[in-house]
Amino acid sequence: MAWELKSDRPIYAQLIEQIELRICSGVYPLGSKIPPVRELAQEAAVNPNTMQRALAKLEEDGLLYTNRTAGRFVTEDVKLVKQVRNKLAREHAQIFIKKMTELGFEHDEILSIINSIMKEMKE
Amino acid sequence: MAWELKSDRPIYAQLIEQIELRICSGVYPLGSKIPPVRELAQEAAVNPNTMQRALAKLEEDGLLYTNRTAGRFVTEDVKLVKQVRNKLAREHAQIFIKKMTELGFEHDEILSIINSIMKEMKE
DNA sequence: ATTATTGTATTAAGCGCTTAGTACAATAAT
DNA sequence: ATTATTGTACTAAGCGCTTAATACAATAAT
Repeated sequence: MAWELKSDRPIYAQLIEQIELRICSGVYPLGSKIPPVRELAQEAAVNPNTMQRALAKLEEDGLLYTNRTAGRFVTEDVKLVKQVRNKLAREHAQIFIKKMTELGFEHDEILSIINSIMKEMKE
Repeated sequence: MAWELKSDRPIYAQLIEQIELRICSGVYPLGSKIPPVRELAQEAAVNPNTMQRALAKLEEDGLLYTNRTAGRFVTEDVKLVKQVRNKLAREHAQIFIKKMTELGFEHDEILSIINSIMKEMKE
């Protein structure tokens, strides 16, 4: 999973989302040590300060914790991670439905568009 | 339909999206005159320069045109507007599916989440 | 004990976005 | 003919984000 950073939004915000995603999807397993700030920053081609800013936020949220100076680790709180994963899923879905509704699509139309795109993806 | 502007993304980009939406959903009917820049800017509580920037982009895309100095009008090209509406719908759907897939949800799970949220909304 | 690694903090600079203020040209309205 | 409206252009300033460069403290590794 590569780092995908666009310039239309603050980088630190995108980093937060992508690390969150790595935790929720198991790329960074629960309880595991993640690479040091400087290394993550280099991977993402970003300034260490910017990466640090993202990590600090995730620490606030309880998804990461620091063992100064052994490094930084993913939480072992399975419940928390599942909860975050579900929260993100619901948010994505709600925002999506809101946008489609604003465009004037009915619920059944929304479902049919989703279905049609999923079919395309399977080919 | 009120102007909804957050601070986590450039305002001009949000304005573009929202005016696009107003055109696609008929709030600004095809061929109709839209309010002058200064008025739109005041409505949205935004600097006229910023609103102008958004309008210029939409003009580039062909959704608006200017009759200096009679004002600014929505295109009369029905095909174009329908095309934009469909493009937006597909993009929203694709991005949504991508995000859900990254979170580890299968296609059938995605559908069931969408369905569940739609049910909630009907209550 | 010494060294390297780790997280953290600080300062200065540059860049894009936004605002405020002002001005001008074209033309619709009077 | 005069006035008001409209789109457009320009400059200066402020703010947040990002980078670069350094430095420090704590501790794991040697």
